[in-house]
Amino acid sequence: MASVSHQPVQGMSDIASPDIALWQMIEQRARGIFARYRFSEVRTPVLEKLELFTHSLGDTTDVVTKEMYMLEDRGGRKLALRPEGTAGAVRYVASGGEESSNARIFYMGPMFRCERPQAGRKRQFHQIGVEAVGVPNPLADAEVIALQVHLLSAWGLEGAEIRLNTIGLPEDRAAVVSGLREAIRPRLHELPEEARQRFETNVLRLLDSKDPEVQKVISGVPPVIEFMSAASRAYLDTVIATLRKLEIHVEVDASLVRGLDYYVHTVWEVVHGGLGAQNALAGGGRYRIDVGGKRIDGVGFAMGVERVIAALEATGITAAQFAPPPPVFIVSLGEAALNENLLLMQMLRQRGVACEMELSARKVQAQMRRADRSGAQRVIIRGDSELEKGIFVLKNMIDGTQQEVELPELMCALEKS
RNA sequence: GUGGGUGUAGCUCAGUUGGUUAGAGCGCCAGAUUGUGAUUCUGGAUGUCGCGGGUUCAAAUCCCGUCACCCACCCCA
Repeated sequence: MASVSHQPVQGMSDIASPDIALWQMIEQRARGIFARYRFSEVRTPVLEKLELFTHSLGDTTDVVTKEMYMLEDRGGRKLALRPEGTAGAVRYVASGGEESSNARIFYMGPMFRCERPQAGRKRQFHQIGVEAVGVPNPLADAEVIALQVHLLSAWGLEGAEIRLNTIGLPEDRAAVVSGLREAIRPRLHELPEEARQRFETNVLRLLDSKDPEVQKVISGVPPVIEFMSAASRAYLDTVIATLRKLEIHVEVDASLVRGLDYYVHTVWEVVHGGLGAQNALAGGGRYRIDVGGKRIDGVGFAMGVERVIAALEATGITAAQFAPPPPVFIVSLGEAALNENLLLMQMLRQRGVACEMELSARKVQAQMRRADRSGAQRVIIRGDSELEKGIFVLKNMIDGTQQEVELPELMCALEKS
């Protein structure tokens, strides 16, 4: 049989020890915070009907047109691997009847986008997200942002900054687009060709362009909020005022735009300096999605776990700090002791002690070396003479001392540590 | 999708204008120490030179293709 490549597919990778310790810390602390804010977990399928995403994210967005993994199943049904979590979560909420009108849910899991990989961008990546469903209420937006800040601090992440803006309601859109076009038109000739096309297709996207030529023109344009209705402006003002009351610092950024069509009112992203070109570690906002004949209003965010990890590592936090506690290692001398120690290990494990041993009668030296490498701070040594006397040698690997103990004493020493 | 860089031992990497048997450090295994690790000394094993094809008397080295990784554009978490 021909050998098969051991490489995973492009842009996807195995996540395992020792890195996994950081993932587990992040997920575990997130669950703790979510419980305090009264959000409950939902695990939606990774595979959804294609139209769920084309309808909710927008069928002209880049995520849908260029980045989605699409496939047909054996019955010819058009499906897609989820590129984000909100659509599936909202579909779940829409299926849930009246009590779901105030659903507060969170999710964590893999998402898929078929883009060219680079720093902070994998084809399978992982998000932790929350959705608070309910009619637009600026206090809800502020609460969700507070939750996000709480998460960042629970993880010990320093140096993150929140940028906030509003994109108004769909009713504001026409005024915003024409207002922006009017403001830019006199300097249209200064823009590169590509940007001039975007002027026609999606002016809003010009606002967050990285092109310095474009930025020069954009810097002279009034903030989008100036073109919005009084109500939309008031909504943003209330969000900002509430955050101030909660002592949450945000940077209001008039150039912030989101790439998905479902956003209304408040949008924000969390950026971090330690990340390279993909410097957003989370994105969020209020949305309005029609699914299954229902209109779902909500506010939520998604955090990119890989990016959170990159930011943590940039600030000096490593997986090693969250490595599992050291085990007890059992060294056996001779076949008889090997078999007895198997029983001992089983008993220790049942009493909650993490332990491991060499499962063959290797030389003591080799077993001690392995014990050292396992990180064990205590080693139990038992051979024929110990078996005869009914005792155990308990060695402290840190100071090298050892003592002979009987079973009750041994259990006592190991269980309390 | 576009562009730049990289792929040699488990890991980090060296490898001359193409030249004979492909190297180092770390790690691993063993011995010194027939019942004691992390230190030291001695010895040992590493390998489809990413994969496939081509040029050549001769390819890790040059050419083409391909796969993957890194970085940026684009986009986004």
